[in-house]
Amino acid sequence: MAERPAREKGRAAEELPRQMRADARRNRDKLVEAAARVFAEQGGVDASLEDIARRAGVGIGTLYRHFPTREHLVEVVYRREVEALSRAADALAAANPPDVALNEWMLRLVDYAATKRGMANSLRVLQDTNAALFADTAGLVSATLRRLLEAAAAAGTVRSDVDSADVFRAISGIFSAPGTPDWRERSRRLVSLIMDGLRWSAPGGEGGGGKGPRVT
Amino acid sequence: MAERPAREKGRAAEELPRQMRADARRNRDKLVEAAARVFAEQGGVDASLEDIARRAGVGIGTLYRHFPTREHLVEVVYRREVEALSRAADALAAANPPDVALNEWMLRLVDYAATKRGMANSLRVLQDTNAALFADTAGLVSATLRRLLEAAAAAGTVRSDVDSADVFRAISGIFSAPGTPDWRERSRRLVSLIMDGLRWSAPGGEGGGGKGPRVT
DNA sequence: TCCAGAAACGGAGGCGCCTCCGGTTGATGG
DNA sequence: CCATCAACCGGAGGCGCCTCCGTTTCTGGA
Repeated sequence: MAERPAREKGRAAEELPRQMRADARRNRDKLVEAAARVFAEQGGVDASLEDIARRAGVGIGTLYRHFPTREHLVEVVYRREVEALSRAADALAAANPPDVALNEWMLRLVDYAATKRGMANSLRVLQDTNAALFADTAGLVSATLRRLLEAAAAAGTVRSDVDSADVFRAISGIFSAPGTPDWRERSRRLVSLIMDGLRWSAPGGEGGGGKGPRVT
Repeated sequence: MAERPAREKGRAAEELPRQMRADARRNRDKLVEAAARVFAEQGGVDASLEDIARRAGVGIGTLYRHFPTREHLVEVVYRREVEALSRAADALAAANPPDVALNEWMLRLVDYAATKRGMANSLRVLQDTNAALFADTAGLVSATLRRLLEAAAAAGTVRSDVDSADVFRAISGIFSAPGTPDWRERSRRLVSLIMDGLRWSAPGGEGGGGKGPRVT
């Protein structure tokens, strides 16, 4: 993939529409906000668009003007969610030791997986329609993970002989079967398991600094 | 595939429900009839179930009692259509010379293809749900075609060096892109083209009996 | 500051889906 | 032939989708 053009990193659609009336932008934001909330709450169920409009305090007509189809709305929410996830990594990295930041971030990833359920059907449609969307977001997530992982490895609190793709494969178990009631708890345990594995045999890890056997 | 049990050939679901109240069966039949009509008319569009109930002269509740989902209804109509197609072959064979019967039957197949459009979406769902349905019907259609073809070959009005699978592949062009306005005309031309090909170089074909070159 | 017109709002209304339940009707035993 | 009642009917009603258009609000220029 070649270098991107000058514009900021991702989030192009968010600010391109040059002149948008202030009220229009306000309503649009309210809608996205409400939609994110609703999708997160009602896992799996295709939420009612009228409900989203209602919660946003906006008429249904306004929703349809901004987002002609359900998929348009889902796409924006999805992008936003992924970008928030990426931005959260920076904040976490600034406020915590690198291994703690990594751990916290993976927990956020669990929450994000839950949100995704509310958009499941529409996301499936989008896969056929808009492959680029998924290429973008998947790239962003994996890049973020890599960033955190390398920082922690550099600090010596996490082993350095694994790469981010492996770690991602390991945690991707959280995306499966997110229907069961104890799913969240199980996912958090999975994350902690992985963190232990990452700290093990790291030079200065708190979980058993340097004393683990080198895993082949 | 092993021999079937004693019951008549196909159409099991049609008469199994031992005691069905007469009015219930009447309404069921009316619904299937109306549905077939509506599916045939409104190609591609998922027809309104309320419209079907209306045309059948029954309440919407009655429709839903007999057919809990749209797919249930589509399945019954689809089966009925295919079986009618097979039965028509017998009638045509009894009333016409074998090659004429074959020709007429392929034209019926064109009409049937048109009907199928009205059920397109639901059929797609059924493919994931009920693979057996398609195995049955595909088998029935191909068996019918073989029957007609062999009779015509035996009578010497159609060449005998092609098998039914090839012929089916040839006419299956009619199932593609049935959206264009001249689709029907084009399909009929396709059928006539194939018939000419089949009559060509047949011992006693009327289209040029026996004088064609042997096609490799 | 004010005004005109463009832009956006929002909800009524038409339609379809599906459920639920009071009323009706056909089958059955007497 | 009649009474009984399970089975069946039908459509009202609640909800969601989506469109259309009269009304309101913003914005840039005078």
